[in-house]
Amino acid sequence: MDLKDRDADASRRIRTAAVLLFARRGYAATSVRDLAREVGMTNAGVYHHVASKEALLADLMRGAQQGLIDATEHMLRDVHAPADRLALLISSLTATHALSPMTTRVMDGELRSLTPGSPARDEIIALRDAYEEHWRRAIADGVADGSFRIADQRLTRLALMSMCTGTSEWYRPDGDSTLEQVCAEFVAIGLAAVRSSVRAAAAPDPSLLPEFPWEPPHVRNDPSSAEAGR
Amino acid sequence: MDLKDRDADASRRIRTAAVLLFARRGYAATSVRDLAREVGMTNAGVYHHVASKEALLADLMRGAQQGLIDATEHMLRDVHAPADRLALLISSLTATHALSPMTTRVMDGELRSLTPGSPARDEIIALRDAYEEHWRRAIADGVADGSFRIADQRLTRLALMSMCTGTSEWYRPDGDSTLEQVCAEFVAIGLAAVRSSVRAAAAPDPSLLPEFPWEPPHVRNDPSSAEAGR
DNA sequence: GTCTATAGGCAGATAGAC
DNA sequence: GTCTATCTGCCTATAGAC
Repeated sequence: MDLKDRDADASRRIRTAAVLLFARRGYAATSVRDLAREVGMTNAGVYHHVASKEALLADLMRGAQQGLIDATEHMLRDVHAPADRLALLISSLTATHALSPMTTRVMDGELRSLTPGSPARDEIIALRDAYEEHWRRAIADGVADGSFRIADQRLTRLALMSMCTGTSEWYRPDGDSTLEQVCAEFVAIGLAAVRSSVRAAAAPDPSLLPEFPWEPPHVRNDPSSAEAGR
Repeated sequence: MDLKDRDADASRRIRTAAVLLFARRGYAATSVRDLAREVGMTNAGVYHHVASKEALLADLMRGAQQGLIDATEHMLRDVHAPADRLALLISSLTATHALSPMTTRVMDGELRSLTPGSPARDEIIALRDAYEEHWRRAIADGVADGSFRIADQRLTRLALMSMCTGTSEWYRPDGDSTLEQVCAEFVAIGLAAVRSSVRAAAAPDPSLLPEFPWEPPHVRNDPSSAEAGR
């Protein structure tokens, strides 16, 4: 291994430690010194490989989003029927979250840690939106050609995407379910969701729900939440 | 307003500010000074009302979990058919996340910020498990009496719970969908999920999924994740 | 009940030796 | 490429005045 390879290896080991610690403790609760200890360096040594802690986070998130987009577009290339495309979106998002839980937890949950208005943050939001557009189109196409019957396309998309991304919180490769079982089950739920006609079902009486005396009022155009209104 | 009321009011305003900031920035990224500024005090003033920053978080999380349990058990009292009980669990969890998004985000996402092994953390985990047991039983009962046809009860439960909890990330009271529409749609998806027989659906070829060079290997019995294996 | 002041520690980041 | 040493600043929490 020559010098360049050793450098690349150190950089990769730093990123591995970073994604693990960021996913477990959160970005804000992880110090550069924690990171350095994990890879056997001092904190100054880490700064030879990364410009800043925030740039490291942005790199990881950009790479994760871009990797997901690339893999998705590659898999969708020769699949045309909306139901097949939706099934593929469900199984690939689920499997990515099952197989790369640390990376996807950081990707899904640390957007708030990037400085508002920074170019890196805006770029990552654009990538996320580009990915979601694949879901939007698959569902809209299925409705347009009559293969899906859906009351609200946006709600259906948000429900199914949450189902898939939640996988990173509980899936274990040595657990009770194989990846194949999870994907099959989630695809079945997704396809059932887009074929089902709306059933009568009332929302619960709000007065029966818990009320928390500290819950703040809703704020319009919440600037802290990039998830708003997608 | 007498002195006791003023004290109670200050305590409530601190909790409101705390849940807002903890939900937006995360617990670790929120300082006691941020909190104090939000309620018009100095940081020392806050410590008259809370024992510590972590005790404040534990109080909020315990109250959120307990409120959810209480409301759920109250609503379930006179509902017996498994499909009706599942529909109620779906719509109440969804509505709680829609109406109390800040509290539920903290409840769902800040368990990792409580000191491992602390009594407060163990207590909150026990509350969460007690809540999940209602889902487990509703699904098991439906399978037992033949009203549900499900390939894997655990997967179905995890999928539907993720769908419901995800609501806190995107729902806005002045947005495109009313609370009633969201609950109706999600109940429809949930009931479709438990009545559908398994369809053939293959998981994607893992070699086609993105691979992240920094993604750490899976660790058995990950002690940092209380979500494991539930 | 809220303040000022401060203790004691850890944060992100940099300088310069080797 | 990694180190030691350090700068500067913010952190949680407490002491004690009013």
